Amino acid sequence: MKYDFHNIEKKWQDRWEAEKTFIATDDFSKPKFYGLVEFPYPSGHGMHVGHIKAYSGLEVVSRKRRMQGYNVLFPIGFDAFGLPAENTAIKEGIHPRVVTDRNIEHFSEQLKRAGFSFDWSKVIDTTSEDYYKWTQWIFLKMFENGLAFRDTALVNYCPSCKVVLSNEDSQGGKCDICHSDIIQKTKDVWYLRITKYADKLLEGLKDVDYLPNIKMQQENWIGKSTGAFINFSIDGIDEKLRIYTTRPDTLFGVTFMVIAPEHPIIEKYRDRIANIDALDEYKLECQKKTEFERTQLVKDKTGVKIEGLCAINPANGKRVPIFIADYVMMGYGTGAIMAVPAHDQRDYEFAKKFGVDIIQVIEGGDISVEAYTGDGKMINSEFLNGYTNKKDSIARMGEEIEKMGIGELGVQFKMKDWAFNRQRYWGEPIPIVHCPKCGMVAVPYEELPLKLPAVENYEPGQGGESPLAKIDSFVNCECPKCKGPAKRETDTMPQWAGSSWYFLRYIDPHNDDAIASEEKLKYWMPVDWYNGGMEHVTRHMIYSRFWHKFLYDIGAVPVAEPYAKRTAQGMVLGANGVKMSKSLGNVVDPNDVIDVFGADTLRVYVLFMGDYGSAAPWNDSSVKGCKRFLDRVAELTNIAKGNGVTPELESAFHKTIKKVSSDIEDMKFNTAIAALMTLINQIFDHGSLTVDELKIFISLLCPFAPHISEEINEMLGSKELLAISPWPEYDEAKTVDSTVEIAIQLCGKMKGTVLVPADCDEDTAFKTIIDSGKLGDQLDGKTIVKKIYVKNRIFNIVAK
RNA sequence: GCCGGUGUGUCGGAAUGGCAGACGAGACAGACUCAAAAUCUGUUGUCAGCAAUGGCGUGUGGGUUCAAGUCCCACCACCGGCACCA
Repeated sequence: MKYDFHNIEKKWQDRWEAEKTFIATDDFSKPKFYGLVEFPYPSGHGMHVGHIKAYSGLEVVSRKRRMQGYNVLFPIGFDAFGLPAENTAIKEGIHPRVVTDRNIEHFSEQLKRAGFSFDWSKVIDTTSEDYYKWTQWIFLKMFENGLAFRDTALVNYCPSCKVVLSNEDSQGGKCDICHSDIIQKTKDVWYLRITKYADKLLEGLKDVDYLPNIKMQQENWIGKSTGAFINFSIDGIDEKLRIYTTRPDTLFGVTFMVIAPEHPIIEKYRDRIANIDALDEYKLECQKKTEFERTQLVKDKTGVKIEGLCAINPANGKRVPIFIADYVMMGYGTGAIMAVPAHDQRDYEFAKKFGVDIIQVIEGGDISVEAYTGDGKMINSEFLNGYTNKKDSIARMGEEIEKMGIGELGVQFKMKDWAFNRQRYWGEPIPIVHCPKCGMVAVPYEELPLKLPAVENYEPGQGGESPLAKIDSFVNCECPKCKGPAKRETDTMPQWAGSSWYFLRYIDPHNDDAIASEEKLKYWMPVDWYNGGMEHVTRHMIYSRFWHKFLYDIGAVPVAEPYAKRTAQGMVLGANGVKMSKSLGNVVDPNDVIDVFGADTLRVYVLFMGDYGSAAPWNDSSVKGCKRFLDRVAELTNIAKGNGVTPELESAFHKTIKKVSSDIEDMKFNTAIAALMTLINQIFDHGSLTVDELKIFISLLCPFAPHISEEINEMLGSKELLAISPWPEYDEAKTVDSTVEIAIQLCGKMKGTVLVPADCDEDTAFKTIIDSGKLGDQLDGKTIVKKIYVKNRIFNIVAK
């Protein structure tokens, strides 16, 4: 057969489309498989080979499932709201809608050229009105349930993009979109109360099958810690200073307090504070520091003692000074701490610098040198003295502080509420009306979708307001409640909104009455296997689990966790071993590869290049190697004759079926392909194979290289598509050879190999080894001390 | 600092505690060719040797075991996440 991949690939792509081969059906009696890949943002640059790798993993699994008789949902869509389309619109003066449609079309063409078995009847676009209608619907449900709220707070603001960013979008103090430095700004913004779900998000991880590092990152991000809240009285006034600590049992070691520079108590008692000028000056200094200076220059502790306010340790009535210092953050805990310098290194450094007392309450270490953070016997702590176990002493202190009414045990999370808005045009309008009489009023459900109005200028306002604010016809409206004049919210939702529930819409994308029908949700949910990039583990993954859990709580979806299993692919690096980027000129365009080598070669290569979960550099020569393999597959048609089995190859075939089947499940695509390469080498060494065997070979190859496999299948006279033909079965008994080569060792040293019957007993194996003469005279004059025989593997003789 | 992960030929990478380097690439040699490409055949961890063969080899140092890339302890390097998180 001549391997004319251009014609072959076009031919089968057309046929799959015509026959609706990959469309998930409503046959709920069949077992289902829902495979999900992260839908792309349709950028103007088109796809790069990283997308191909990202989708090829579950593409192979989905294709195998179909052959195994599953009803498979393997959908694709476009996460199309976002700044790049809007920036193109600003630059070129084209409506973002037009830009987006153009990009989606380009992406779709590329995806189809790669031969992916997506269900194109269920494609979704987060920017279409019948999609974002439901994004808005979910937002209103959250608003109704008190999970969407407005608050004036210190927010992360990107001066370059002119938008407020969530914590997740400003990791490391850099804007996630343009990488410029984030500044802190006080602003009235929308939040989603994700912290209410912190515990559920953490607990839910116990019930899902995510890769360990994915779970770890989520746990880390949620950042649960257990401890206690304790209220310290302030001497002379009726005020409590509430602190959070993970070691309430060190309360007797408290020698001072520290509050964040922004702590409200300073403003409240300005008049009582003798050195308010010094505090104000310090506060100003802190504001000037960049995030980096404040968090990275850990060495040098700074702060100012508050003159005029003094706290009282509720455990022993001792008066302790209060400092302001920027090593305490307003955003975590209560913005105030009790300092125990003997057992906390930061407090220790601060105490040393400011000459505060250090009282040891846990035995151990040398506190003249550094804080002791290990375990030990409690001392100087009245009722806690003698406790040696931190768990017990904390529990006892918990009881005591509750008895005294000065606090309680509690938990804290690092995760913060989700700043949920962008002051930009190309996003879902937030369906809220501000009425001077009624306050914030939800747009009635029947008025959804609240559509984006046409605007002429997409530039955001200088004061950080959305371009929508300039459209009077949009802004001015009637209050749904009192019918009086009111104004619409002009912020739009952040980019993560649409992707927080898209997996639900794939199930029933054209439903006008609900997110999806109950019956279909019951059948298809949860997603059986979700694969994507590690970069989405703490943003999209957390957000979408949160939305899903909320929808579950209001009875809109039938399962608590959206994704039963989550894996991640590694990046495709440039040929020079660094991340592909336009500026470095090392980006590989999948179209170029398909033009020269074909889609099948590209698909095989991205999976063969290395461990699926690890990053690996692109290598043009290795791509050629995969093409060579497929050329040899085409050659098989020339040496296939007759039916039945070839005795010499039978076991090799059964072994390969077994290996490819299990390797696909373990995402070990590289070794699955290597097994097929090994088999083809064996076939050519033998010189021929039967038509039945060729059919098995192309069935195993089909998920990886479907076009050439279909073509050969047709040549073999099959009328049915290979894509829905049965997956080959193997016979375990036939995966073992009748004779095996075992290694001979003398005292653990390799001395050669010998052929023995499979599973033969020790005496037979020993006799075969002696008769083989492989040990020569090496046993002469020695006594055999021990014989270790591992069936079908090794015979180790220990002799002296 | 804390939490994960990874260290194997020239390169990408294989190895349920049991023959290290599968498979692919590259390189070298040969065949075909006027020639090149493509294709096919062979060699390819390293050191010594004409050879048979032997020594050494999975980041470093120890340990367990008949047997360690794999298990245990200590360390080094790199990658990723979190980070004055109380």
